[in-house]
Amino acid sequence: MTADATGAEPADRRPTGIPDRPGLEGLEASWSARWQSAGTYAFDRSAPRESVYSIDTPPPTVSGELHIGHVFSYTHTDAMARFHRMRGKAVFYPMGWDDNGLPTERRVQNYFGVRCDPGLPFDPDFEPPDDPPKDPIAVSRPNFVELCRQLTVEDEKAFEQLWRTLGLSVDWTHSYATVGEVAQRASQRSFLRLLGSDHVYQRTAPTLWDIDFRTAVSQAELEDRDRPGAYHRIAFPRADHPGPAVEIETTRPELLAACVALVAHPDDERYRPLFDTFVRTPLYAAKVPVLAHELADPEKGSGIAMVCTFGDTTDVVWWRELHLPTRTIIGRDGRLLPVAWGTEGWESTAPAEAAAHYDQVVGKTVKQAQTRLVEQLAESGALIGEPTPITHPVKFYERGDRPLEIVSSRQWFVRTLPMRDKLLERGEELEWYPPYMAHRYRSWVEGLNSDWNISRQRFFGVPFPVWYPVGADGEADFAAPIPATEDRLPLDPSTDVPTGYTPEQRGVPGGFVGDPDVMDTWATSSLTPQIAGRWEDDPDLFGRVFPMDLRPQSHEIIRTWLFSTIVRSEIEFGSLPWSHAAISGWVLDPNRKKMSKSKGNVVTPLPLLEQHGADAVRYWAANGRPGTDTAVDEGQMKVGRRLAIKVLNASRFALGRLADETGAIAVPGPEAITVPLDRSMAARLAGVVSEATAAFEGYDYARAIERTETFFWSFCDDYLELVKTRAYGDPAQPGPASARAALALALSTQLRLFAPFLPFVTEEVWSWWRTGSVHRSAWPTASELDGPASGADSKVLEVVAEVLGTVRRAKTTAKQSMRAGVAVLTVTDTAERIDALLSAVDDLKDAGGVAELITVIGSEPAVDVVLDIQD
RNA sequence: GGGCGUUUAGCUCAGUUGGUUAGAGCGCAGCCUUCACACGGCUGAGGUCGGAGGUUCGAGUCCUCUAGCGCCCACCA
Repeated sequence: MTADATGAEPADRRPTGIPDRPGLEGLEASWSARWQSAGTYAFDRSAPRESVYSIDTPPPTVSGELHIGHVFSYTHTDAMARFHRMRGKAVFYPMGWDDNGLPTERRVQNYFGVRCDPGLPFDPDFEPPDDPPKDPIAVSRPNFVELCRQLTVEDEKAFEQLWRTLGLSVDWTHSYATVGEVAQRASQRSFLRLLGSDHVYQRTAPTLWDIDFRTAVSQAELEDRDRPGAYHRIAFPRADHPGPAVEIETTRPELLAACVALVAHPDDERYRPLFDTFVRTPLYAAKVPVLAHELADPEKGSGIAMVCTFGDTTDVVWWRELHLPTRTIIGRDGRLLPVAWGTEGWESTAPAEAAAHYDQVVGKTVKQAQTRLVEQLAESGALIGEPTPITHPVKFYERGDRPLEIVSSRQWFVRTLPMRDKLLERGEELEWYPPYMAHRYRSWVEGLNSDWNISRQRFFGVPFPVWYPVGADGEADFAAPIPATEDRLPLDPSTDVPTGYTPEQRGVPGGFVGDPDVMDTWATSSLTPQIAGRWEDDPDLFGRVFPMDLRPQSHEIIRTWLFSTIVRSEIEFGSLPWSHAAISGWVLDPNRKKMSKSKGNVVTPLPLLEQHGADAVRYWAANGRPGTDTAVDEGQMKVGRRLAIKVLNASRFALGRLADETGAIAVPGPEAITVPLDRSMAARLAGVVSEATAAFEGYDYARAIERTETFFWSFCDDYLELVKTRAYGDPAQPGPASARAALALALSTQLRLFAPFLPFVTEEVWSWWRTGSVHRSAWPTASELDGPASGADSKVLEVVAEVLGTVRRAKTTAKQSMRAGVAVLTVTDTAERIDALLSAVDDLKDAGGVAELITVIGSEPAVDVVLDIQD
C-alpha cells in the first residue's frame, strides 16, 4: 500500500495493536503532543509553489473572550487544510494573533491603571504598580505598547492551547502577531512604498470622529443604528429682502450656531426666488445665504435644509461643493466649543445677544445642548409648533456608544476611489464560496464614497514611520514629511530620531516631531499574506506561498479585511492576494440569536470540548454548510461523539478479524477481494470517495462528511453484520480472505475520509495497525478501489441489505431478539435482483440466522419471513 | 430605496444539473443486553416541500407574482 509513503514519522510510530477497551478520553492531549513532536503538520518549505497550498488564516482578536464561533470557522479551514495535505500538497497553514488596536488598549488601561501620553519619552525602567492606581499613570507610547504586549502574550497562550485541543493542523513555527516586529516592519514598509508611489496622501478634512475614543474612523467601520429623534421646525427671518421667514426642519437644532447656509433643490419653485438671498439664524443673528443644490430633497421636511459644519456627510458635500465657510462648534470630546460672536467668521448683527444665548450651551454635550437650544428657540418664537418625534438611522462607530460627529482633522488616506473599477474586476476574478458572497463585496466597492482613512489618533498600533520638520516658528510642517528609510524598520517616531537629527532637536524650532498617530488596525491586517509569508524578509518563502490559495473568513468583515487585503495586494503586486475566499457563517446561540457580550449569550468552547471531546465538537462544526449561520447544538455534538465511539468500536471489530492468535494484524492486499458482496461494497465506497473528493474540491466540506458518515453507518449496520461470520473463517480460503481484505481496504479508506473531520479518533485507530500518521497518508482515490470495484454489481449489497432489513423488521414486529432464528425466508423479486441476492446467500443466512431461503422470480417484489419460534 | 440569502417532518437541516412511493439526525414510541459498541443496536409513527399562478409527459428542484424571517449596501436634513 502506498498510503504511508508520505508519512515521515519516527520509529515509535509503529502499530500498537488493538487495545482491549478503546476510548476517546485523553486523545486530544496525547495526539496533539505527538503531532507537535513529530512535526506532523510542518510546512515543507522546499516545495515549489505549484505543490504548495497556502492559507491566509484569520488572526483572531486575542484580547477578547474565546468564542465558539472561532471553533466553528477554524474547524472548516482545518478540514480543508487536512484534505489538501493528504492530497500531497505542502500546506502552509500559519497562525496569527490580532493583538493590535482598541480592544487591547482598553484592557491594558484598566488592568495596569495607566494611560498613554505619546508626548512622553520612553522610560526603560518603568514597571507598572502591583495594584492599579485610581489616577492612571501617564506612560510613553513605547511603554504602553510594551504593557499591551505583556498582556496579549497571556491571551495568545490560551488561544494556542484551545487550538491544539481542537486539533488544528497549524504549523506553529509560522506564527505572527499584528503588533509583532514582522507585522510592524511589513506595515511600515508598505506605507513608505505607498507614500513613494503617491498611493497615500495626507489631508486636513472633515472626518468621521468618535468622541469617546477620540479618534477618526473610516467608512468601513461605520454602522447605522436607528435612534429616536425629532424634526424641529425653525423659522429663519429674511435678511436683506422683505418676506415671510423661511422655515426649515432639522433633527439637530443644537448645530444652529454652526449653520452656514440653507439649501433647496434648484427646481423647487417654492424656494427658487430665495436663491442667493440671505436669511438670519435665530438666536445668533448670523447672516447665511440660501443656495441651490441637487442633493436637497423637496420631499423631505419643508424641502429646504440647514447646512451646518458639520451635522452629517451631506453637509460635507454641500460645504465642499458650494464653497461654504466653516463654523466649528463641536469639539473632539463632543462638547460645544467657545465661540467669539462678532469676530471674523462669527459675524452677527446682534453679537451680544448671540453670545448670551450661546453662553448657555457652551461646554455642554450635544444632547444637553439640544435640550437647552430647543427651550431658547421656543422662548424666542423661532420654533414653529412642537417637535415631531421620528426614528431615524444615525451613524455610529461599530464599537462606539455615541453617535459619530464630523470634525476637521489631519489624516492619512489611501487612494481607493480611483481603484474602484480595478477592485470590482478583482472581485469577479476571485472564487467565492459560497458564490453569492461576491455580492457583498461588489455592493461595498460600488458604494465607496471616500478614500480609506488609515490613521487613528490612538496608541497601540503601528506608528507611521515619518517625522515632520519644525520651523523657526515652532510649527510642524506637515506638508514636508521626513520618511524613514526601509532599513531602519520597524521604528517608532515618538522615540526614534530621523536620520541627520539628534534627540535634542525633538519638538524645538529647527528640529523635528514624530507623526503622533498609529495606523488603523486594518492597515496592518490587510497585509496578513505578506506578514505570514515574510514578504521581503524571506523572499524565498514568500515566493512559495504568495499569492495564497485560500482566504477563509466570516462574512461581516468582507468590507474591511477582505476588501483592504485586495486593495493592498493590488497596489503592491497588481494581483489578487489569494485565488479562493471561503466565507463562513456565524454561530448563533441555541435559540438562533446572534451572540453578543451585552446579551450575555456568548458560548465559550472549552467546556464543550471537555464534555463532548474535540472530534465531537468538530463534527458539529463540519456540518455547518459554507456561509450558513449555524446554531450551537449540543445534540449534534453528542451525535459526533457517538460517531467517534462507533469508529473506535467498528474498527476494533473489523481489525479483530485480521489479527492472528498473537494479536498481530495481517493486512491482506485488495487482490484477494473476489466475493461479489465484498466487491459490491467496494464499488459503493468508490462512489463515496469520488463524491467526497469532488465536494472538498468545491470547498463543500459539509457534503464530504455527510456522504462519508452515511456510508459508514450502513457499513456498520449491514456490511459488518453480513461478513462477520465469513471473516472468521480459514484465511487461506477465498471467501474469508476476500472478507478480510475488504475489511482492511474499507477501514483504511474510511479512516482517511474521516481524518479531516475527526483527526483524533482516526489517528488513534490508524496507530493500532498502520505505520505513520493518517494525516500524512494519501487521500483515498477511486482508483485505489478499482481492482475490486470495477465490474462489480453494486446491487448486491443493496439487495441483501434490503432483505436483511425486512428480516429485522419481522423480528422486531414479533418482539423477538435479533438473534432469533428464521425457519423460512421467501423472497420474490426480479431475476436480476434474485441473482444478486443469491451471490451472497451464505452471508445473508449467517447474518439473519436464516435456515432456508426460497427465492421466487416475480413482478411484485415481496419478502416473506417465517420465524422459527422456539418455546 | 437597491441587493442577497432563507422558508422542506415537533426541532435542526440534506435534497448537486427537474424524473418512479420527499431524506437524515435529534426528539418521540416500541423492541433487543453473553459473543465490537447501553457513551449501544434494531424497528416504527410523523412533512406534499411559506402562499398563488405558470412552463413541462413530469417540479421541493425552472419562471412570474406574493408573504414572513435574516443579512448586506445606500448622500434618510
